[in-house]
Amino acid sequence: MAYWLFKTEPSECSIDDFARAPHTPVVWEGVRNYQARNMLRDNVKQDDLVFIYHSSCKLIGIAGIAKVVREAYPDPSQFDSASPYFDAKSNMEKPRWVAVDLVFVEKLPALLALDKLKSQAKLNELPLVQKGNRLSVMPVTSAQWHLILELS
DNA sequence: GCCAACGTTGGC
DNA sequence: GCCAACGTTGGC
Repeated sequence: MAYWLFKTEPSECSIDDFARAPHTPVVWEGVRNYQARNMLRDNVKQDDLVFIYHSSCKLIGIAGIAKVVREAYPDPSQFDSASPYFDAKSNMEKPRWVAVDLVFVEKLPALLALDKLKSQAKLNELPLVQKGNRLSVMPVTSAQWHLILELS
């Protein structure tokens, strides 16, 4: 089993949206970066655990945990011309983008702020805190995962 | 395959 | 809203 960190803008999909319907899978769609897509497609597996990270908002940081309940399948939003994630260059025969489904696991007692993550020398290798990193899906090592849980 | 121009991300 | 750092596009 592996650990991940997925970024989301809470105005789009926040940990509270997960918590409100704790048994309903959330379709994690709209990933439009090839490196992130490759990880979603090839490495994100059933039952993997995921930190839900809030970005581009007032309180930036890790907000909670979700679990993978469905592995990669064609992202429906790429075929929906009404969606902001629509991709005219994709097609049903050869879908370009994938989605996974997640369910709520828990909300952290308090949001673990980006500042605090950056202040931890042991998290230097976490892509999130590295300069210029823009991955919206990134791997978290077991050691990093457990350290972050302790911090929370 | 290079690279300039443009678009996006995301913290501040 | 700014802008640094990347990623993508498309002409050559």
